[in-house]
Amino acid sequence: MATERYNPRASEPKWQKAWETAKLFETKNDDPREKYYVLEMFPYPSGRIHMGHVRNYTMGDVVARFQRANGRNVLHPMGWDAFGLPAENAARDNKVNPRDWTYANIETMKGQLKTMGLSLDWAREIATCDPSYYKHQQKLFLDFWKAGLVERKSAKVNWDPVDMTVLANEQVIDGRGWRSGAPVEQRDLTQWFFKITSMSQDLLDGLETLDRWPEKVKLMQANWIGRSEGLQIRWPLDPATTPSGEDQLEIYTTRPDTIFGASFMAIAADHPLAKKAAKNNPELAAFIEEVRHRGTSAADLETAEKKGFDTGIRAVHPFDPDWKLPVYVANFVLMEYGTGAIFGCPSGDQRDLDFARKYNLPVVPVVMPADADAATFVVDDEAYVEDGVMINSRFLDGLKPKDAFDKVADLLGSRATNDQPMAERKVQFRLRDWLISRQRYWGCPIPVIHCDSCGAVPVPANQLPIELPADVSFDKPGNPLDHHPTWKHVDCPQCGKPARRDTDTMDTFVDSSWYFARFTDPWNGTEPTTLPMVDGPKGWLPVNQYIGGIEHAILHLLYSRFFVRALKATGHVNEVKEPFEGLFTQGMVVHETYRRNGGVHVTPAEVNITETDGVRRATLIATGEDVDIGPIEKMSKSKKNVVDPDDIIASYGADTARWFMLSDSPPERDVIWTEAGVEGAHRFVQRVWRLVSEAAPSLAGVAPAHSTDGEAGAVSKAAHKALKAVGEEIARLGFNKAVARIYELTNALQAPLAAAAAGEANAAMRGALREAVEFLLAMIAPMMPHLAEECWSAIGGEGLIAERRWPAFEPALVVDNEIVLPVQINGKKRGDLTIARDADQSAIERATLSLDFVQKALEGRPPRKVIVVPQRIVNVVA
RNA sequence: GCGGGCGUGGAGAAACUGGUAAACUCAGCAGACUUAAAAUCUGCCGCCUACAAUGGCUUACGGGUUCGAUCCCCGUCGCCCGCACCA
Repeated sequence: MATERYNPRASEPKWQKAWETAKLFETKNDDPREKYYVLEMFPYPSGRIHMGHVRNYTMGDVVARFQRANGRNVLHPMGWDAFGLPAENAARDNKVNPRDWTYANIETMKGQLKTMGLSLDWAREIATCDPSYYKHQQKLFLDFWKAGLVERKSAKVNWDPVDMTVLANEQVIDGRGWRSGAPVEQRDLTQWFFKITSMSQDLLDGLETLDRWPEKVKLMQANWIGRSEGLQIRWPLDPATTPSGEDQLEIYTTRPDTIFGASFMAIAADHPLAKKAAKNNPELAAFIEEVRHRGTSAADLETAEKKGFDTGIRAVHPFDPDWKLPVYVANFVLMEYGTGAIFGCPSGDQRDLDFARKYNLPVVPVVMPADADAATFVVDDEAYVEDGVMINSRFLDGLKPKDAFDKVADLLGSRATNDQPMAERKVQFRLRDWLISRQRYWGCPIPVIHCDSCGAVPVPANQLPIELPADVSFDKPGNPLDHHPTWKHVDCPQCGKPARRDTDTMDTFVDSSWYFARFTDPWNGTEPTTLPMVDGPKGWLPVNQYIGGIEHAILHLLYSRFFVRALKATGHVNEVKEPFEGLFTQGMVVHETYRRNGGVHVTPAEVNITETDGVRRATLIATGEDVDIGPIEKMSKSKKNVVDPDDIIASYGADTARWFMLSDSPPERDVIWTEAGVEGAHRFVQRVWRLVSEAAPSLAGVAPAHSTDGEAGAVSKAAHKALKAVGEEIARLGFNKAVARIYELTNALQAPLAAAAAGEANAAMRGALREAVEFLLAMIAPMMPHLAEECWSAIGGEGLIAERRWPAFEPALVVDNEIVLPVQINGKKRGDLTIARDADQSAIERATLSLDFVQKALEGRPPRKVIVVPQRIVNVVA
């Protein structure tokens, strides 16, 4: 019997409409069922969705539909990370308004997402560029400010000369701006900061509670926060050599144990002492100037020679008033870390050693391997940084470095200089405060007014939101808000005198640091009056499962963790400790690249691939010329190796694209997009439809039932085992393994379903097949929802399969009564033993020893040992 | 330099807590159906012993622990990622 091919173009919109009409995915906050919040990182509205979005949102949708089928009240929203520089660039290049450009893109992309058949609650849709969104963000800024979590300060900051704005530390990758790729410059500017460093320890500690986060991400965050324990030591300065007003130098070290190996002090070029010393020393002043103007790119730092300049100042060793050490200004000491000053111990640090050799400073070994001889141990051109035992260190000799650390800390800690202890234990962090000011237009305005008399004044809450002006010009480089003729001129809210608005906007990462909290209220476009931070036992937060790219391992994921803490400190949330309980970082979508003779990239759509005798060849469809097949790389416009999701959905349907994204590659790894793979996925779509629709008449009206023996029993066992395995795999996001189990079940059902379609199935078989098909459809429903509905309808299923519960497997059917145990002789498999599942050890042993091949191998001798691992294996040691 | 990960057939991969290596998919080969092709169905598909075996070998390479190692330990090689003058 011939069946019509499944037509996704007709079927998919039909079911999308059916779900929408039934309001299936609109979530209610007062639903009594257990909540489950699944979220994918929201997109930037760049214009069109790409395959990375398809992969990300497919995974999230499988989780959402699966949890819904398991009886949870699922929240699965979508929004738009809608502020950002591309809108300004489009405005400049195409003379469009950034707002119009952004909202047009949102419309297009929303339409594209809808063709994917995602189970999203569009009633909660948000765009961060909407005043109804950023109004709350401005209020949060003011609340954070009041709570001491915001600071306006002058600092050395990263300036991106192409995007014409400052950037946060996290947004500088290898010395370049994360968006523009331009080498960043250091500038001293007064800017707004979120005091993320005030949470350093808590952000570090919190990582330990995130047991459903990838270890890799937690490790990256821990390294970024960069905690170290050390000692801050005040070294007296020799008055005869020191400018007046200075009498001590405070340094930070993690190795106070090596204090007797010290041979010099080094301070940063920006250190106050350096500046003072330079006043009467033109050569030093010139050196400081040179250091300040050095390159700051990664390559510059890599090759920069370690250089110093002796200030002439001498420091006095804390344990020996007669021991004087030179104080250098050094180009490798950073003012931003610790105290901007160090002592150098050449024998214990490679960089200090190189410096000492260059300036002929003493090198005294103070730690040696425990088994070395103190009399002969020397440090030549390689510093000794391992653990060991103290030498040449007076009263520390013989101690372990760790104990020497404590002894120095205790001794100096109890000794006073200038009424202060000479040393204090200090924990240092590498993390810097989050610079959020951006000299750009298309962002959330910072709600502050600068007044000559009152300083920086918060905009009163009842004047929020401070909206962006619509009439801006992008003709001039720089900040359009600053160039606007009238917008910034306002009166001071405090004294009423003429004042100026802050013309900077907030980093767009601020927008995305709390959007997950904004979804918790179904607002349907109606403005809620309060911040919708639903929290506590009935609340939505934290997100149960968050899915997105690894590129946000530090940036967005660290900022969001800070934000939840700040929201708590300001009373916006009460109980939630972390924003994302479970995090999954999915891999990229990659594709072969193609280049014409001459190196110009061409798109996959323009080439034709043939394979003869195992050799793949690519030709340009238009001209027939040969094209070079290049490496597999992340889909990108520049490499032209992109495949448009619209084209795929138009020709194969959304289910095929979804199934391909879930098959084969583990979700955390990159997936290689291939035409053959997509066709394979589509073949499976057609195969399921063919099998189910052809057997449908013989299964109509049949009550699902399982059998325990015979061919029907085999069908039931296959179905129940698959149901169990697929449920477990989806729950742990093992989509590729779930797909493999579904293929296995389909293969097992192939012949029985064909027989049933031919009218050759008895009642028991029809019952088993009916149940098996219902299971199969339940399993594919989260992954290929449209196909599942079409098949469900074909077998006369009631209602929508999207509303049905995940079926329960029968425990008795997923275990076999008779099992086949592999039998090894001396660790090599030599045969099988078929035996009852519950057979005890001695029964298995007896049965094994009576096997022909075992007796032959033993040649009449008793075995040395028989190892029986229940339900796994038997090993006979001959 | 520091920190982390990975390495399994022609390709993507699977293998639970140390227990049958290669499930499942793609590509390929053969057959059935067909006048033919497509589609579909069935079978084969790590390497070697010219063929074949419940022969031997095989999870980057070399060693170790174990009755048994893709998995644990030591060493070597290769690839990838993050951080990087952090005191």
